[in-house]
Amino acid sequence: MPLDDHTSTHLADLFSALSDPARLRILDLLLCDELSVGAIAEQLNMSESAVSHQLRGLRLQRIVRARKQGRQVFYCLDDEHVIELFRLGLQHMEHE
Amino acid sequence: MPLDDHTSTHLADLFSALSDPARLRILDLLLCDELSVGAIAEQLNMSESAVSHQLRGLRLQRIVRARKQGRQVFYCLDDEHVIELFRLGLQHMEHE
DNA sequence: GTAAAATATGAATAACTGCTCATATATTCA
DNA sequence: TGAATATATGAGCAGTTATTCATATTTTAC
Repeated sequence: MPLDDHTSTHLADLFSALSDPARLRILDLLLCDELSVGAIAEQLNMSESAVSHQLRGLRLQRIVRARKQGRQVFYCLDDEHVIELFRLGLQHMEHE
Repeated sequence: MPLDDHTSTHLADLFSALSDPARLRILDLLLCDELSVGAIAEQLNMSESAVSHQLRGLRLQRIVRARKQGRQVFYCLDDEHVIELFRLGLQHMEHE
């Protein structure tokens, strides 16, 4: 049977999370470390606002998780699916 | 080292190919069969034009391949990377 | 309490996407 | 050759997305 509407929509949402270079770079950093918004912004040369907006989206999709500590907010990955997809895609990029 | 610009861009392009429900349904059909544009359009209740536009994009990214036979054009998958990603994403969708 | 720092949020904008509609191209058949 | 069929393509448009800029919120330090 063909993919139903619901499934294809949600699957598309999953892949959409990985369909932007800035988001991928953010997720790549978070593969290694839990990091604050400011630290991410600095390492990627993005504005803190842009990073915060992206993290909001990723948070709503439960791809990252936030932990508040003082006035900083530390983010880490929160979705194994996405990590696997990310790694698989990256693998393919690397050997070629 | 962080993801460089080139890699993150191309990786994003790869995932973008899978970030739309209509494209996913097309690719899903092509997992089983080589199909003509018209056959795809019929099975998915899409206009032939819409299907053709999507296939064009997928063709340019070398995700599908076209074979012309008479006045029909048959499409099939042409990228193992994407098939793997598609299957992995689908797996995760299915058990949940 | 006030100021500064870290993050979040909303509005506005520019770029991109995916569709439709009209038209072009290519192929078959009479 | 001319009509019909299958697909492709281009323009235009409605919806989405990712950024910037300005402002709000929260926490710390004084």
